[in-house]
Amino acid sequence: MQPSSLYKQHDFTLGKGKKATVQDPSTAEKIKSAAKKLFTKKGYAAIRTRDIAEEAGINLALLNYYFRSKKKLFDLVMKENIHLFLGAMIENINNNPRTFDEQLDFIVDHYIDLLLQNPDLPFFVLNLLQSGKLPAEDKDDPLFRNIQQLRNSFLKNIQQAMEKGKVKNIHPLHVIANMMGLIIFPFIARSLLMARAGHISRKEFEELMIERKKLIPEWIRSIMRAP
Amino acid sequence: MQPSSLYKQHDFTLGKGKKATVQDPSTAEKIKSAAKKLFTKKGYAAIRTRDIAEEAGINLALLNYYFRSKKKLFDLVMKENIHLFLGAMIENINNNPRTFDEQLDFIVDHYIDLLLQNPDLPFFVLNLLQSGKLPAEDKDDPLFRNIQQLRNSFLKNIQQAMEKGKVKNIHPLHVIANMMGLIIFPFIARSLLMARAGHISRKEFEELMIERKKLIPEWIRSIMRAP
DNA sequence: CTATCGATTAATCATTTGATTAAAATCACT
DNA sequence: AGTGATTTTAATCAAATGATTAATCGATAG
Repeated sequence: MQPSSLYKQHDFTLGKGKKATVQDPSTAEKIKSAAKKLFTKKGYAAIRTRDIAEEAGINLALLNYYFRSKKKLFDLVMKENIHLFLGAMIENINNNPRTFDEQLDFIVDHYIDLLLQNPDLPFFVLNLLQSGKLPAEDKDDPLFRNIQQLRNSFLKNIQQAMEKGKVKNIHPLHVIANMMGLIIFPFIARSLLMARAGHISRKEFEELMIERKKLIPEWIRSIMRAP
Repeated sequence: MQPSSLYKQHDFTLGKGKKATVQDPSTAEKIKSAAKKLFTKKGYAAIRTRDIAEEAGINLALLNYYFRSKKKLFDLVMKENIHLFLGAMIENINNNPRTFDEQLDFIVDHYIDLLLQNPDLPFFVLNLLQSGKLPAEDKDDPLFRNIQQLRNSFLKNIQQAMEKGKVKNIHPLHVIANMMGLIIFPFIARSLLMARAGHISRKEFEELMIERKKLIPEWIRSIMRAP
């Protein structure tokens, strides 16, 4: 018999289970993290349920036992990825940095850290963009509300700075695109850059990315600076 | 009976057929361009041979009749994409721009034009990166030799400018990554940028990209300029 | 101890999907 | 029109793949 809840009676998201044998992750947890690893890097179509079962070291049937279907498991994993990816924004809102410069520093710093810790995350975003299925902005999801709020405040800050003549007149899309591109692109093209732009080790690459936490805000400012 | 050549007796790559009924593309051509459209945007695994047949408006069996297998068709299409993507480099070499500034202007200009004309091309690169199967640099392929030559000359130019104190001391990977990111990323994130960074029409987006042909070289120079 | 219930397994099912086949249609050439 | 080659079609095959089932295992309560 199949469990009605996606998580069965497990509640491993909180790890508050009655007996909580923590040393060994629960089966459902193993499946989910295997799925996250594979789906994130290669997308939905390229991964077979058997790949996930093998990666998790479990019997194939358990995948359906705990998560009903490949699609449901995928949706779950992607939802978590979205929250991981946009989560930094919440921190930003909560920290309430007011000026453009503060926002800039904060976003760059947090996203580079996030990408260093989750190197496959960019591919997940690309899979989203590629599939053309951007999640609709859910007015009720506090996460999306925060994103919207941050974006509006960010855009307003740019506009105000331009009106005051502090920065060059530049379309906000350029600023947003440049920020995102400078932050994310090196992680997307990581293998290409490491192999082809001089032979760079993993460690060197990561050091360069850390260096970018300081450089990118300077670059963005210099790009925007009125001549 | 199956044809031994991938193209059978057709030689539609050159369109120099004896009777050249040009008004209607040959069946093989229809299949190939349907495959290119779909594979480029969504990758190998997400596309079924039946999708290609439908898109091309042909019987499924013709795909195998002309191209033997899904994989062979994919490889063919991707090879053409690689040449399309790297082709601008050959022009660059042939034009022999010597200085870093000339190279910079040339590359930015050509790649933005290329991406404006082939909006799905970035996804093909991403699929390559995602699959982890970067094509080995074929020492015999003149294209790869040109790329290598351009890269080396580009890197050398950066080094020399730094030694002369003309530009800030900066790791070449930053320069390469910034260039590529600023050029390519807006096309990758196009749907996201258009929908979310203010509501931008297709026409506006393209005008902004054309504007970037002028701006990106300035940005790169300002980034590299010694303070 | 054993009855019970959730967890796990091996086997199997049903559908999808890449590929093939044999016949029919179309074309080139006389 | 006739003939042979090429192209196209509908039907089908075989393998891959998502999902299910029935049996078994293992822990826990009574």
